[in-house]
Amino acid sequence: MTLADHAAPAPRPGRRADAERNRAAIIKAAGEVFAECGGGVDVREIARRSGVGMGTLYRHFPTKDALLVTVLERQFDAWLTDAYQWAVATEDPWRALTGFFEQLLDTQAGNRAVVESFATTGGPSDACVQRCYAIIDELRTRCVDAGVLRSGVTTEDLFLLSGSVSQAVLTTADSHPGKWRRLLRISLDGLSSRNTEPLPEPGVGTDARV
Amino acid sequence: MTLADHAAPAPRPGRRADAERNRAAIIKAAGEVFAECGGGVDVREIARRSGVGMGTLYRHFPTKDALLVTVLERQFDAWLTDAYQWAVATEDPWRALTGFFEQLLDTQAGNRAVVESFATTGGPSDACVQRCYAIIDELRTRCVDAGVLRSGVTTEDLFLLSGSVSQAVLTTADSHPGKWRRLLRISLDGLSSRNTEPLPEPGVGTDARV
DNA sequence: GATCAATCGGAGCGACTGCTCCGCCTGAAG
DNA sequence: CTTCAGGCGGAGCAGTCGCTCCGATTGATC
Repeated sequence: MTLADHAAPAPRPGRRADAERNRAAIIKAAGEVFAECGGGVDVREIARRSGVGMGTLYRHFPTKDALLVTVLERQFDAWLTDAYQWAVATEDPWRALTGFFEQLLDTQAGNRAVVESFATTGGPSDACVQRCYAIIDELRTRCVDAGVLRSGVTTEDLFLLSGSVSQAVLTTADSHPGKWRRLLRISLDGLSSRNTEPLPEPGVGTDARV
Repeated sequence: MTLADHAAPAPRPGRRADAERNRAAIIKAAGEVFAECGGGVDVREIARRSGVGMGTLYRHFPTKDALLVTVLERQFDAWLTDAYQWAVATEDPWRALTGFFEQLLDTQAGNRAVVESFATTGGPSDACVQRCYAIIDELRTRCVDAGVLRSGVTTEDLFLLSGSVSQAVLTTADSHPGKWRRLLRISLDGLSSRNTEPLPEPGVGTDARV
């Protein structure tokens, strides 16, 4: 997997060589196992797959959840970076935005734990979510300036949209791989400025706000 | 596993009065508890809430999953019927379709277990899903005949769309209730016949980004 | 009221899982 | 090589959860 190259961990000084090796093995194995089985897997499976004992695993990560967050953060951050770099290199603002989402969802397609994290905690981690928000906001602003985005669409709308489609990505992964692209396209087309009706305000008002 | 294994029969004749009362109490309590906490709750909590012992609960339902399916089926079926009756009474095909989805999602909003069921097993039960499919297909056909629906949109697309937005309904329920309506509107507007670009076919490669 | 089969309740069993404890091992410093 | 602190492994602890077992109870029938 190419995403491993992206962010090198911070090798703490004064740690023994075998400890460093084991830590890397744990992160790698956990990444695979969580992606396959979701965050609910038995920790023993991760220990087994990384060729390490339970004691070793729990010295490096105080808790199963800490390991999960570490792994999720790394993976998602790498994808985010890839998709973002592609998007900034794309001139057409609309294609940059839509392509960003498609690329991001594409990489998530096979990762149970990442998709789960959107449903349960709203994202892999607060830091990831904030970074994602910042990127989406940049791409959104470009679209707004170009006048191709429906008025009233917020960054939060876009983030939520991505999270909800990611659910469909996972549920159709086995039976109909790729079918989620239709959903994404439909939703994204609803974001086009050709849709002029105002979006409903979550408050109480029934009125139009543009 | 066929539906018959899960579906609990209607009030059987020769059952004692207290047994019938307990059965009803179990279903009622289970409906509330599953809705609040999701399908992962401890069965003991359901027994407690319904004022019944574990033995009683397990005489009426062979398995926790059977109870869950029974409850989910009842609830979802009721909502489906309501939303459908509203839709058939609505003349405008587009409003019938969009209103149907909004109404259905609205009732699901507070029910963890039902939303979960879409993410895990694709729906409350096979029978429910089929019935839902049939209804959606009818509403879809009306829209197609009226020429208001984007060409190429399948019943499956609509079902998947509903399931994915339902996820957003749950994740935003606590923090931003009602925000999902914006998402739904966006997605539904992408279904309008004013969007003329063909939808990507699954099975073919990923040239959709252009 | 007497009878008894259907029903009830909840302690407890077995399986699973996150995490810890502790005796053994080993990399690296002198 | 010797030394030993830091690292290692995995058996086991404690808590949870689905489900069962069986003695006590109770509704229906006569």
